[in-house]
Amino acid sequence: MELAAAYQPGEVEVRRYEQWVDSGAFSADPASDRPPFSIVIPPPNVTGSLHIGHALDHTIQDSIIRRKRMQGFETLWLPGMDHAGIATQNVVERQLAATGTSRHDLGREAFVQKVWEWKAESGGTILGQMRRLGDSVDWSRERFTMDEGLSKAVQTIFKRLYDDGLIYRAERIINWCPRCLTALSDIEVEHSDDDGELVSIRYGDGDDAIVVATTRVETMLGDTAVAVHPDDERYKHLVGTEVELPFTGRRIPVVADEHVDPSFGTGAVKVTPAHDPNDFEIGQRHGLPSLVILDERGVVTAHGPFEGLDRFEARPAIVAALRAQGRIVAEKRPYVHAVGHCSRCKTTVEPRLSLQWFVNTAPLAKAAGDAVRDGRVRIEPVELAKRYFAWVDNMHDWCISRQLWWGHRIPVWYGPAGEVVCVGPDEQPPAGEGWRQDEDVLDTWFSSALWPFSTLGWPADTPDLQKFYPTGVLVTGYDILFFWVARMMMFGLYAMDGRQPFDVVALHGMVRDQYGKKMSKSFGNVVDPLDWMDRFGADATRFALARGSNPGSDVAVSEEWVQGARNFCNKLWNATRFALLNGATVGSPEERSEAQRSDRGGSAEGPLPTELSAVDKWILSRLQHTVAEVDEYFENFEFAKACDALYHFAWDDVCDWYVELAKPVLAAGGAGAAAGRRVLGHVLDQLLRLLHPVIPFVTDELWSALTQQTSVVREAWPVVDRALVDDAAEAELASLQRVVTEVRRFRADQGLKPGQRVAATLSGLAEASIAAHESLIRSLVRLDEAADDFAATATVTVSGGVTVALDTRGSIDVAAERARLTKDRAAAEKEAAGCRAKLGNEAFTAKAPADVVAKINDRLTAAEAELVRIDAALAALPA
RNA sequence: GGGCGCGUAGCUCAGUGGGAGAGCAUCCGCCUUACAAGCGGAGGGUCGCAGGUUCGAAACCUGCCGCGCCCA
Repeated sequence: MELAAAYQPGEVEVRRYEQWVDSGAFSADPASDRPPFSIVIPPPNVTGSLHIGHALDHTIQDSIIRRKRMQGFETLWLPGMDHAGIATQNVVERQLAATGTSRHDLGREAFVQKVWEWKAESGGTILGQMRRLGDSVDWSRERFTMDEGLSKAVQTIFKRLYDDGLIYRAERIINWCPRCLTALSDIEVEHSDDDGELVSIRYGDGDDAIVVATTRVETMLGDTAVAVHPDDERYKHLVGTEVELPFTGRRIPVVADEHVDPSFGTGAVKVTPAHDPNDFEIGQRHGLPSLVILDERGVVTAHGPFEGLDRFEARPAIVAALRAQGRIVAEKRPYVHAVGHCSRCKTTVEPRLSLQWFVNTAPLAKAAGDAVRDGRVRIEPVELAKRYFAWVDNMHDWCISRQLWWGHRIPVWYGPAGEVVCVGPDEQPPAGEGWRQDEDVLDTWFSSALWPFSTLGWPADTPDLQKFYPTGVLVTGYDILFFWVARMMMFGLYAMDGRQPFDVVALHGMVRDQYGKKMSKSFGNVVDPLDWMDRFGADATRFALARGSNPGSDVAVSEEWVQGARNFCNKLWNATRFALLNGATVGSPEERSEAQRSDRGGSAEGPLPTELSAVDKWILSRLQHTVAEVDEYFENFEFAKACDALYHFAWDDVCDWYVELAKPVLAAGGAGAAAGRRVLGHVLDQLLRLLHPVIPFVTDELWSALTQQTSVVREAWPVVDRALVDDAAEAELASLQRVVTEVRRFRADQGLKPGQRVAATLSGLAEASIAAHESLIRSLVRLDEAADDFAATATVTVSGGVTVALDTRGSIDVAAERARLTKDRAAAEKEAAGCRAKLGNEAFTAKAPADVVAKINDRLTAAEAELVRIDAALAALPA
């Protein structure tokens, strides 16, 4: 098969992906007797499209699952999306607003219908983009959190938790977004240090006056107490008295509470139980009333002069009014303090007293922490487990109700006489006059928390669930350890009788730009993976990301990185092209069919020749090291290292050395050439297999061309063959490389043109065990045999005892030669001096381990030999 | 305010007690029959700073400086 001169990804990618899917290569079979290995995809938002973070996350998952598939596991990578309650509702509401209508005009049922229509029409763009990336997911098992089955799972677990007393309804301070008009959970609030103001206000007059400091002046309208620390001598006499609240005429008590910080402001704080979580607790302890003075949009509802003002308008208005009354004691502006924002729309969150549904997380979080503590679930990298524990061990109850229409409606009905009935999935809701269902829907993460088993058919005990639960690994960014991972742990352990949802959590970082900066639209440094795939190919995009991904660390990528990855793909392409042009083979058809019957998992490869050259032995030995190394890196999720090892093996060992060394052998023909063709075929076969999980398209195309087989997708993953590890061959080649490199240095320093042939004699090859390779060396560095008129004008000596005498046919650049030798001498001298210093140190020889001392001794011997060699060469130089 | 992490070549990052590395970028020479998306060669680092532990520290400990993230 002829290959084009350069790799063109576009056509190959489309064709290969279709072929993979059509052949059922990604389909999982629960009836298989292979051991299972499954991954559920972190479900992207139905509104979303593929961004660079997905590309990284998917590349890692695909690399893992493709390797497991090659290792003979029955693999399942299950795709799907979540309904993204707030985000999706926002999108459709914006569409409605553009046409001058609103969800309230439409009504709930019609609005939800609209969302479904939008989902069908333009939702799930990302699924097509996943195909471009090459995701080897089982499309027949695609799920959506709002599907009938998953909705049933949601209702089932809600009912179960409710019946166990782990879900309850209560009036609490929750985070409220006045723009989205819904409650948020704690982790949907982002805190930032913002410029605000700290205002000290005098309540009361005369001896009974007390000054409180606050950043939220406007909530004073809802104050129901002033609190001081019980030990604060400044205020002891006031505890138990009352002060009059400005504007309202209400008299509020001064209470003593341990939680007041005497060092903050004046040591006295206003207490607004309905609009501050700490104040709410103080209110609970002292039996204070809670007055809600802001409506759902953050507009003042308290009767009086400020009614109808937005909270941010009310603040300066109230400050001004207080100032007019002479009640402003101090003002500090700007005063930097932490402010919560809605993670969806960035609106300042309003703590708000309201009636919501909560999950009592204490027992669930305990189990989630224990599963990691006792080793049933491994978090990679292990350092991030600390963060996980910090979260699960201090978890607050989870507010799960959302005042939205798009989502799973809370399955609770209220009766005319105040009855509350939680309805299970197979039960009929109570009918009749006066019964109504709770208006709210559940937090999207509530359904996402069920993902590892709801997608496999739970609550039914399906073959998929039996075969593929628990999943093998969960791959996601460390940023959603709390949002999602901890919650899956809680619900998985609870619903599946203590069986964890996954054995390993492999966390990766965020993708950053070439300077390590966070990508952001406002900064203009966001890269679009689709653009990269268009220009450089999916494989290059994947390789660039994987090659930068160390466990738990952020990945900095630039266009240059992707170019480098593209160049690498092209290098592989051309190496294979060279191999095919030179008759590389994976064995005769007879040998191959024999091999496929063998117990090596159908290797599709015939046996290797028994007679191998040192060069062949060397590359095969290097291959074994690479296989071992790459395997270990994959097991530890060290994709950067796995990619780097493969990159260097492919480029340095195979392309730069093996192929160059093989050229004269292949050209010479005969048995050596036949063996070389076979070894080259084998090495490429193995290399393409090793690279296939990360760069599936180009490797599959090349492997097919090389082997005349359909696809490498389900071919066996390489294993180390200890019999092929050959230290002697490696030493021999290292020696050969030293000679070649030294002569090349000499040539470059002397300004000899690369193509210029030079007559030379080589001596000492036998002592260096490379006598057999003289002609190879000559061909690599373009040295001709010495003719009768040979007259050496320069000598290159190499550590190991090889000497190359060259006739440069003219004057040599003595200065350049001296410069090179002097530099080498300085390096050798530095090495020798360092070794001598250590060995001369009695403390070192007495206390350092014997093997270390011996090693330093060896290094000194070698360095001194170098000095002798270089000094001789320098002395031989013309003056 | 509490916690975690980072600081190594121009950039991005490996290296965690015993020879300072990689990729890209830079410089020099080359279109050499697989590949110019390439080949050969070279330069470049007080391992943030200061102490300490050790025979030995980029690595371990302490402090400081700078940066980042998470939580409140």
